[in-house]
Amino acid sequence: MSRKKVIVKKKDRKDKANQEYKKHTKRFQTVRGMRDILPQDQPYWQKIRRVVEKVAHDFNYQRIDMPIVEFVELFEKGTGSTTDIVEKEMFKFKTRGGDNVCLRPEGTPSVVRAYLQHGMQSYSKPVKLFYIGPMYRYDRPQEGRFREFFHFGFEAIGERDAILDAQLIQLALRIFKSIGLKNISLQLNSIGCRECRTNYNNLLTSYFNNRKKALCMDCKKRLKKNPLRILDCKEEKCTHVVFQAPQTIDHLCSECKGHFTMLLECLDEIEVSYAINPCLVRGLDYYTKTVFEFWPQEFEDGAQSSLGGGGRYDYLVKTLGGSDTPAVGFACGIDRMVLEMRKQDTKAYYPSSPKVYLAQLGNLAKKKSLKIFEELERNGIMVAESFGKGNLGSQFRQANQLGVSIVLILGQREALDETVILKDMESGSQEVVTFEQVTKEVKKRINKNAKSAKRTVARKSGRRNKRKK
RNA sequence: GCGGCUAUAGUUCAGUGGUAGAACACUGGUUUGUGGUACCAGCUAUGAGGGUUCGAUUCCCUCUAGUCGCCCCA
Repeated sequence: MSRKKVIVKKKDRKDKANQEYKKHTKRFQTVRGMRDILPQDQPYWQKIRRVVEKVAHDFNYQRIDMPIVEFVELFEKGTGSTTDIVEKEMFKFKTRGGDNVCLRPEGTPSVVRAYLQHGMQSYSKPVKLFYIGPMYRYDRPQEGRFREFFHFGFEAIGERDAILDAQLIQLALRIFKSIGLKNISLQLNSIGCRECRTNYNNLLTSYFNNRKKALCMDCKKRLKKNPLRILDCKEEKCTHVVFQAPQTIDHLCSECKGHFTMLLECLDEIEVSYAINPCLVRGLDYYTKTVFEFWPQEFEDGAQSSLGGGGRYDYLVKTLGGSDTPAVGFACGIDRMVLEMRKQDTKAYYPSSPKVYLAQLGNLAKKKSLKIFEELERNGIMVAESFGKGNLGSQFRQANQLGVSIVLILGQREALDETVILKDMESGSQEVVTFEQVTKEVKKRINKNAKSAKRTVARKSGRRNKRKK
């Protein structure tokens, strides 16, 4: 009875203390739409980063990192002041000095800014640059859409030839392939240059004006602001009207037509399949001629979530204060690619894990183990440990979980003798070696184990099957 | 920016207008120098704020966050 009372009292006191604690401590969490990329997610991210860097290198693109904060004006002029991104999705703020700045919503204008600011006009053309980094848009989060998300992007500045468009697509597909993503469909269209666009716009406006009643509310607004955007409206009633609307590719000037034809021929040459999508117009103002997107196949009908996209932007450099310089580029959403990798069960990148565990017991041994660790690490041997732990049992348990093949035991006796016990986890046999011999002996065993592991793969799987039975 | 759904332990889920459960994970222990299994013990939760009620984790409202659809995009 009395013991029970004491326990209850203790618990009560604890609960009270907990409540007090909670009252006075706020538990922080991430800002809306922002997230942590946890250790268990990293293999996917790492895989993408590695592939991007490798492919960039192979295609002679050089890395550039731009600041996350830029002047608002850069995107107003570059991305376009009527785009949704600039109009309502930017993280804008004023610095103490009074500058109007924002967190970048995309990379292309920054790259062009850097190109101009650092006199890359004088480099031999085309200037090939790539970047990887976070972008920010104040949008409502949902699957595959975050307020902080990551892009990698490639830009080739200073070349008009359509073969560059083709090469860039080839590069992008190479990345998808190396990552292991399958069934990526290439959606392709040409929206022409300024001249064909003006003509086409007039044509389109009159077409839709005659069918105004059949359009949704948003599209009625778009009709005045940017009739091109009606083409990729997903409202059912609009799609009926769009179905018979004049298409951009039928109204290109001869130069743009030639450019598009050349692109298609190049793609045929490298046996890339594509879907010409007359409704693909893209939401950024700077695009000209070629536009394209990469869709995971299951989204083809709805196209809610493209993995990446890009196109030609022949006027952007001039718009941002440079000389008349054609360019082409694309960007992909890393977050969405990771999502797609998960869906497709694609292999991620797992770095090698330690094969050796260093267990210690007693004060002197604990201190000495730092030295042994350093010695092994310097010789390229990865060592797992838990120096904070006191007993051997839990250290062995951990060694097991990690699946190491060798455990080194350093106790009081060994520390005094300057020796270490080397235990083979599979056979359970152990022997004593001196400090000087440790590296050599460990190396020998790791190599041996690696070899025998290769040899016994077949046998092991056989054993596993037997166990199941 | 608009609409629907959701919020319980580190994770996955139970449950109730009257004391919140499990599994996995984690920590420790089962002769203070040795293993995966087993057993024992411990740790940890009703998102925040109001209202109804004798009493709310449960019912209602607001906020916050997540999720899905629209929109937009990558």
